[in-house]
Amino acid sequence: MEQVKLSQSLEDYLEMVHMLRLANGIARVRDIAAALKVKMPSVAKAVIELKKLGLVTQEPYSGIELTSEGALVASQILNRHILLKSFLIKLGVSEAIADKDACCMEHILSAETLEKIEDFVNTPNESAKKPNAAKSKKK
Amino acid sequence: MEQVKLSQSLEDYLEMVHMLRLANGIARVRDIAAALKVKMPSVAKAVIELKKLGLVTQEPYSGIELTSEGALVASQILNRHILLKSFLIKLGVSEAIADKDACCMEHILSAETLEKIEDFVNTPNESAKKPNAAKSKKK
DNA sequence: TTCGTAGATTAGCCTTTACTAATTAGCCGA
DNA sequence: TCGGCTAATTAGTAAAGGCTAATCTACGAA
Repeated sequence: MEQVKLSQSLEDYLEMVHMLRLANGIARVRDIAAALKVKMPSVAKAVIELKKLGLVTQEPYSGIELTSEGALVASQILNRHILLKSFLIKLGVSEAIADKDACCMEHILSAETLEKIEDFVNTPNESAKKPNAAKSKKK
Repeated sequence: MEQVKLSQSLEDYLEMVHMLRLANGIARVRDIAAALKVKMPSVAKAVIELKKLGLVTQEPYSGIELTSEGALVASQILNRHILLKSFLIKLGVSEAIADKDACCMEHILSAETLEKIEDFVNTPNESAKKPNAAKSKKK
């Protein structure tokens, strides 16, 4: 399991391929560009890189597919995104901002921080504190 | 009040100038490079940019000084860093990782998210919840 | 005073990642 | 079938930010 080390930018592209396939069944260059607010040639170039890394495949002039490894990596990123968004919303951040900030945070946080955030999100709202006295029972 | 828009990298350099001056009284290229784990020419290039932006001054071959605006911006960044580090520590993250992750987060989070994080940090540990019933303090 | 060295700087290169402009491929309607 | 449009690609440019190598400056020791 050689974890591929992706740049933030490539992580964004890969994640978007995954999201568009979930939403529309197909990930096209046009839609990736629109969603990420870049131009199509930027997407094309990123797709070439992701192909080199074995994370996506593509028939010329058609939609982008994920390899099994690509699907794995993409869903890890997407899960981080979802976790972070819930986290920010739990802190009181508005949905739109939570989505935007989750999108930046998902690329940079260490595993340890992500774990702690997960603990926080999974803690019932009432007793969200006391990391030491915590897990006895939900009252 | 024209907020200068700095890249993450330049924010890091400016913040480090400030930190080294607080710690040692002087910010030298050598020490900035060591602290940020880059080589000296990278620092020199960044300092040129910060000079162009009117945030630092420097006598040739000597330490880097902050202009008043540079000091203002630098302390804003440092404050964000301190806030985020406390926040992560409150979540249970270890100090070293909190410091490292705060360093990334400080450049990307929106004002709204920073506000909510500040609220969270300032909330006593026992009743850290209920964002609606919580406080009526106007900032 | 002179020299050696550490720190600072300059020059030039490389990678990443975006862009515009121009070209190519696929497809639909007349 | 033939245009013509849209999507995709290719080619070439630019900026950011890092690096190495080479050079310059300042300063302390001999």
